[in-house]
This record gives sequence, structure tokens and C-alpha cells, in this order.
Amino acid sequence: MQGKDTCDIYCYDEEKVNRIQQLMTNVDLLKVAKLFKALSDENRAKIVYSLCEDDELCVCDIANIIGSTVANTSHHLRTLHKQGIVKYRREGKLVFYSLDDEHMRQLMLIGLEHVEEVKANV
Amino acid sequence: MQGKDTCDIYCYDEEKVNRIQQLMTNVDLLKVAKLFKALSDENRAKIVYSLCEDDELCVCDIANIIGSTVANTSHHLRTLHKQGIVKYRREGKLVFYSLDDEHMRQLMLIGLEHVEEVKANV
DNA sequence: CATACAATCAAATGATTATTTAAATGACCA
DNA sequence: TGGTCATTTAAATAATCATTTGATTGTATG
Repeated sequence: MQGKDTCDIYCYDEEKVNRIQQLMTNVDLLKVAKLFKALSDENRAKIVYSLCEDDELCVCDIANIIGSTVANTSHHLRTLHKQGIVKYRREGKLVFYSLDDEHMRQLMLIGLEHVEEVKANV
Repeated sequence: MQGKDTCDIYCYDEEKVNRIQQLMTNVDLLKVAKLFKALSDENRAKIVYSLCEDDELCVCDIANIIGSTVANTSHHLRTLHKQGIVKYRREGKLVFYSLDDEHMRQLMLIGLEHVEEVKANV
């Protein structure tokens, strides 16, 4: 029934493995990984945090906030947009970015809570 | 008061920029970025999801679930542990991993919700 | 129409990161 | 104590990603 003792490759609990693999077919963990990857850069985390504090910001304001070039900022915003994290609207020459939905504010909040707690435990 | 029109470098709203930069000094966005980076790999996302579905799993079970080598799995688990995402306990020859706290379940849940919604909008 | 400027794009470089392989721990058991 | 097995570590390679630079697009305005 189970492979807890010696088997050809390694020990493993076949039942558990199968059950979880089955559950995993229902969720898109590659997409989730990509979502987190978009948030995994300090500059992009700063952008998302900024958009938690201010509803709308134009590209050059964001560039100034994160202390980077406009080209680099635009690049990062594209990455965030591809994952549905930010949206934008054009107003004349300016392009204003904002958070796409409430999920991002929640993720950032929980993330910040977590690192505060971890820091406290050290 | 504001730099909305031509300035030496670029247009920007100095007041906004300063306000948000000030707010950013209170939070550790580098740590948050590192946290998300740990979740930004498909294999590690699979590990965290697996640990949402099963309280405890040993290394070789996890290796089988994600379909990778034990060495590689161990490497990923180390990455997750460094960010306070998973914890472990030793029982004889086996090492059992579990989620460190409830935050991770929340992050994974919100992440999954988000990618489902984004997918629906395409 | 030409100029100015915000933003984007494309190519190149430098830096990080995932994965593999092989060797090393650390714990049990005969 | 010697051997086996689960896990970890180290070093090397392969792959991915961030940033810079220079050129381009799109929009307003003189």
C-alpha cells in the first residue's frame, strides 16, 4: 500500500503523493509563481507599495520614488502589468498607473506583516 | 511648489514623491521582495501549496510531488526556510517540513484567487 | 508641420538563480 | 563498529533576469 521502506529509488508515501498531485491539477501554480516573481524585485515591491499609498502615479513620479531611470521604471511597470498587478490610463502625454485590484494591497499587507514578525523572532 | 512642468531632469510632483518616500522608510520592502522571491519559483510554489494541503511532509515525499531530485528539493526547502516560510522537525532519519505560520496559506490563497480572476478576464 | 517631452522598446551587458552531479553529514540498525 | 539510507552541502554549469544605453513612439503645442 505504501512505499515507506526501501524501494528502487527512494522511500515515499505513494498515497500522499498521489493525493496532492491530484489536487495540484486544479490550480495553476506556474501562474502564481509568475505573480510572485513580479513582486520579487525590490524596485517593483516599492512600486506596488507606492500604489497602495497613492491611488494613481505617473511613470516619472514612480521613477523618482524608486530612484531609477524612467526606462527602467517603464520596464518594471510592464512586468507588473503582464501579471495583472497594475493597470494604466493615458491622460495627454502622461500615463497614470494604479493597482489593478484589491488583491495586491492584501498581498503587500500580509507580506509586510510576515517580515515584521520574522524580524521580531530573530 | 510642484515640478509638474519642465524641470532639469523630468517632470515630477515633488510633494507626492517626498511623502511616499517618507512612508517607505517605515517598511522593509527589500525583505518583502525576498519573501516573494522565495515564492516565485514554480517548484517552491508547489511545495508551499502541498504544505497547505498536508500539514507535514518529508523531503522525499516533496521531491516526488514536485517531480524533482531530492538534492534540488532540499535546496528549495532551504530557500523557503531562510525566509521563514517553512519550518522542520527531525524524526529519526526523516525530516518533516511544514508551513511556518498562517500567513503563507493566506498568501497562496490570495495568489490563486488573483490568477483565477485574471484568467477569467482574458 | 516641427519641436518638445513622457513613455516605451530593443539590444547588450552584468548579475542572480535553478539545476545537476558528486561528495559529505547524521541517524538508525545489524 | 560498519553499513545503509535520508538529507544536506559544494561546486559547476545552464538559464533567467535587471539594468543600462540609444533609438522610437505617441501626444500636445507653438
